[in-house]
Amino acid sequence: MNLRSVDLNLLVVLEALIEERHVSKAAERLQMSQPAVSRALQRLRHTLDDPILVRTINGYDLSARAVQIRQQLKKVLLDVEGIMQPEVFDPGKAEGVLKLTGLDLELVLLMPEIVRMLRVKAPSLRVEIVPQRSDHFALLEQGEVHFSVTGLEPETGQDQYRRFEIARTGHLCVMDKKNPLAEGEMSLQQYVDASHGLVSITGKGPGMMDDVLAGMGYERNVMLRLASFMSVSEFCSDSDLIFTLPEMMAKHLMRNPSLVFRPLPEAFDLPGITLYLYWHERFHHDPMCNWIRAELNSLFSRES
Amino acid sequence: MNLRSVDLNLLVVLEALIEERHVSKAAERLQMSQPAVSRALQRLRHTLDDPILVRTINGYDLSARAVQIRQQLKKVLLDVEGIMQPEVFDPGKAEGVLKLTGLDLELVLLMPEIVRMLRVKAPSLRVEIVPQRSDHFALLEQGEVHFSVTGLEPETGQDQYRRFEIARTGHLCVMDKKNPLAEGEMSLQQYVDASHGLVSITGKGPGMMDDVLAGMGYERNVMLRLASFMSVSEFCSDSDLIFTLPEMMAKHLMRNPSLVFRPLPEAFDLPGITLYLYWHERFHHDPMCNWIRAELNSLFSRES
DNA sequence: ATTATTAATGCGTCTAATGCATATTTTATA
DNA sequence: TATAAAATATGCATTAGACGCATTAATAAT
Repeated sequence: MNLRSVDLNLLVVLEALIEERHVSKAAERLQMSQPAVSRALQRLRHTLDDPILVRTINGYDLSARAVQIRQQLKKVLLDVEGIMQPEVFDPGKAEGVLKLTGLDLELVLLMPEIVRMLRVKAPSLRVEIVPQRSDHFALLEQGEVHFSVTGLEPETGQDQYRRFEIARTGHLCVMDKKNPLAEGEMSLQQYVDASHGLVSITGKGPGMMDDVLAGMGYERNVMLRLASFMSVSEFCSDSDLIFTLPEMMAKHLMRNPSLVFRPLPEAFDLPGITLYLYWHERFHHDPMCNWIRAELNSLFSRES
Repeated sequence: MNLRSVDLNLLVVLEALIEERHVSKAAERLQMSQPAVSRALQRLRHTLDDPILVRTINGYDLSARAVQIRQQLKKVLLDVEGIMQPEVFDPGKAEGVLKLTGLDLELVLLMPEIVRMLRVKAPSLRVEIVPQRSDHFALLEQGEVHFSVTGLEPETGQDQYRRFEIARTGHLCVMDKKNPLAEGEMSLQQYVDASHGLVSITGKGPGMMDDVLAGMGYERNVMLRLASFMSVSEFCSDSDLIFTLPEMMAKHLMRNPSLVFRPLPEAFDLPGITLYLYWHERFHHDPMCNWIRAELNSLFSRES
């Protein structure tokens, strides 16, 4: 059967007619004119090949078909409403899974606060951290995660990703407290001459710092490349390596008492790093994601 | 929510779009032009406040809402088809109840054959004889029975009842075999002078025979009025009463060997009685009733 | 028989869905 | 990177058909 050849809008009129058993009352209920409903009834009769309403001594009554259809029809219309009306997200009851991805340290920095909030406001919501794969945005693209937290930009400037700013941070130098540069102001030359550690998430090419230095006519020695922020602490302690890190992340290493944090040489005019919460168009209208975004927004807007 | 403010026909397009994830393919599937589907998608997006299809690297993919809607939508459309398509009546499997009413003898005459047929062709169909109440057609009117078998006409010549002819019958006289009129030809005068029994279903007024006689200038003595054909046999045996009965019914009394059947005086030109199967508009399109009517038609058409 | 209630029709209006042609965007291939 | 191909969106004109108003027809009630 081809549903395209019938007018499904008639179902609404049909329901009213069956419930009211009365053309005029049905019209009123539907906020239509009586002739309009009368015509709709004719169309229904033709479509269903059944009179639906039959004359009796007490006015119209249901045909056998109408009696048979009645319950089914009411249920169908409720189902349709269910389809049309977006489910409202009730954080108190929601039992879904929120999937996030992001770089280790970024997540370490942000997740505790997020989880703490969720435990209170949406206690039945589970949170899942999805390991970052090679392609940062593929997970969003494929709908594997709802959100991604990163400071990176998508490869092409496509607008299929939406985002908002979660945090902004400058840069600091991290070094062992026994490092000679741990005291006093650090000059640009001292910085360039030092042994550097570099965290490169992507793993390829020189870091942003090297680009900036090159632009200023300098070059530094990168003695160690790490793929993650997580092990900076271990490699930095008891060594002469200097790591130049986003401020937010550097501060997270503070628990290691053998490290110190120093501002960059003033000669630098480094652009700050901005962390974004990314999501895909796919979830842009999702009630849960909408709620999450609103919450994260108010959660982090105080901090910026 | 007011379903009148949305176009339910879009649901069909929505289903195709969700299944195909492809505007052009959906258009083909729906036998619509691609632009038409594209426009429908826009309308859907607006109505549902959701993109439904979102761009990915591999073309369109489903939004979260679309994923959530999908199963529900398919089910709803199946349900709608179920509503639009009249169920086909499969006599072999049908498990309904067929409700009949009629005058006792008429049913006694006709039911055995009907039931025999139903046992074979629709073995799971139950048959229920509903007792005749005062108003013959009220049961039809109220949908309490599917069919009524009667020779009576509805009160007003309304066309809200449908019918077809099941049997036609003349009249016979029934009397005890010891009755002097049991042999030889009966004259009109002999008929008029005899003691008559009358079966009056309605219970009021003189019978049709009396009207006919009056028209011929005669009057007969009705010594006994019965409300049903069923007891004629008992009252007629060993009495001098003559009953003038429809041929079909008279013959049913043949099992009583003490009765005899004589033709009416030739002077009569009595109109035959026609038995009809009546039904109400209410069930005119009902699959079961349609099937029953067709069967009864072929069952009794050989006999007329 | 008359009136009142309810349903159906004639008719004009106008919304909005559709198809065609075309533009725009996106993807694949050289 | 440029070009071609595919897919989707848009401008435009057409038109079907749903709607309301006014009226008639049918039905019930008095």
